[in-house]
Amino acid sequence: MSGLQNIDLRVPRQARENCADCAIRHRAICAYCGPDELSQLEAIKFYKTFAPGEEIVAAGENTEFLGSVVEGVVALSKTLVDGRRQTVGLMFPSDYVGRPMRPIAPYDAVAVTTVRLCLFTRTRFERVLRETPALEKRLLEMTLDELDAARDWMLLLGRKSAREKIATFLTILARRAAALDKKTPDDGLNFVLPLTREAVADYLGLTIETVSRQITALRKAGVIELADARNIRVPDYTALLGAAGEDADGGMID
Amino acid sequence: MSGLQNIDLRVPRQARENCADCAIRHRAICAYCGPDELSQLEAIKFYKTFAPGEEIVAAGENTEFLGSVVEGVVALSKTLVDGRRQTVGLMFPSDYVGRPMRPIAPYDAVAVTTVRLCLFTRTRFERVLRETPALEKRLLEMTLDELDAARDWMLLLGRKSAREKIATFLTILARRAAALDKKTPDDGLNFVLPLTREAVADYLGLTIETVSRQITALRKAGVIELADARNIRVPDYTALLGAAGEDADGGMID
DNA sequence: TGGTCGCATTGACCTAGGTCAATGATCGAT
DNA sequence: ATCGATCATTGACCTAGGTCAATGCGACCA
Repeated sequence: MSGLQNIDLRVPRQARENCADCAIRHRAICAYCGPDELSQLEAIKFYKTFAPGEEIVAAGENTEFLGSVVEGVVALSKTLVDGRRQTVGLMFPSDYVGRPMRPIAPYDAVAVTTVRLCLFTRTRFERVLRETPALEKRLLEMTLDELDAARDWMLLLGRKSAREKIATFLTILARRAAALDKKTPDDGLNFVLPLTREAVADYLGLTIETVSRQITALRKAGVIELADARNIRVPDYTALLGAAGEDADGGMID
Repeated sequence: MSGLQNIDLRVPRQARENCADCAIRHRAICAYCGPDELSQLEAIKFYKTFAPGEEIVAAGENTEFLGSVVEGVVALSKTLVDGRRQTVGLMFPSDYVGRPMRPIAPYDAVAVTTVRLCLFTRTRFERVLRETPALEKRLLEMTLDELDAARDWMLLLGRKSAREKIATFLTILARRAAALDKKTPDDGLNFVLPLTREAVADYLGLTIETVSRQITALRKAGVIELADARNIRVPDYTALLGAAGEDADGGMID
């Protein structure tokens, strides 16, 4: 049973914080909306928070809601009948969750950390969507970006070694961290790995054991340093990129 | 150097066949266009044919053109510096090739068979796109479908065995074949594999040898029959679905 | 202060699929 | 008819990463 099934739509007024102050205002689906369009969305939005591990939607389920990640990380995964699982996307703040125009969810969405979503009911959202080209345009753009990311991941899953997979993933997290706290330059980059080893394994198409071993190997090689299992430091970003099997120049911190 | 670099835009008039008669009219990006919108596209479209193996665009290249596959199969692939290659999408008639809103191609596009494309220059297409919600809507819909397909493929690449990969791929081709020539029921399904073993391997994240061995294995198991290396018969579609590791009911021929 | 529960690490072993190499089969060009 | 090319198949071997199992390490609870 999905976490989105029994939402009370009568949201208390104080929950409706101002879109203008929203942290993801300029990166989410609403990025291109002007003030009037924004207030249309504002009128129908509501928030919901999910605990780590909580299911947001289940594959095959009819999804009545869709919206943006405001805070936290959501994993989208597919599962084979015998339980093999593959995570097909990690959604960070400003990414959207839920499939417009198709009510049946093609994959599970699970809160990896504490997650706060800015949601709309499907019908309301699609009504606004039809009248708001700015929204549709941004949605297309974001979907194209997701598609590119998915295809990058296909290369990783199909052709990279376990070590390269881990290094590539850390590369991405490091880049995100660098982008967020602009202060940190590329000489010493710290970040928190928001996932358990199991979630990492599911994302990379590996087993927990291999993830563990390769992280240890990268640590012993001096490419990363671990304060504990979740707190990672990258002393030399270029070295990490090298281990990721990427062109040394590709994916610079801009 | 891409096959799309030196196109003569002064297309002979006789090349402009009628959109109304086009085989992909109701499935391509133009599907939702009315007659007037269609004639706008008609005015700026042109066709180009590519030989098997010919490069359509190269990754990293500035793509001046985008459009739809009218005939044939196009493979989109990514390559690592050391030459490992992963095909990230196979585009069939009515699929579109080229990334709207982003001029740099993120992957190579190669003609797998003889390919005929219905093309637009990027600038002209984007101008029409801005004024044509029907086009934008269809593009969003098709991109969402591509994203779902890409994520399905991530599950295959990350978690399926070589045998399941092959069987899954054949499943898709069989379904396509069944949809095209409606006459064939599901008792004996024939189709042509349009790819070399190498192209199959690139798509499935395997080596040619493994592809070959697993096809032999499926043949010996009676799941498929081969007239020659490229002509395949599926005597029992359900058995193939089983070998693909899919839920027996999922993906029925509708 | 010990107990248990959920994660993470490590070791010993095994196997699916990769690598390397030989052999066919088909086809177009000479 | 013969020569190359290209593509596919098959065999012998090897290895990256999976499997199984033990151990460690906090964190939270009683």
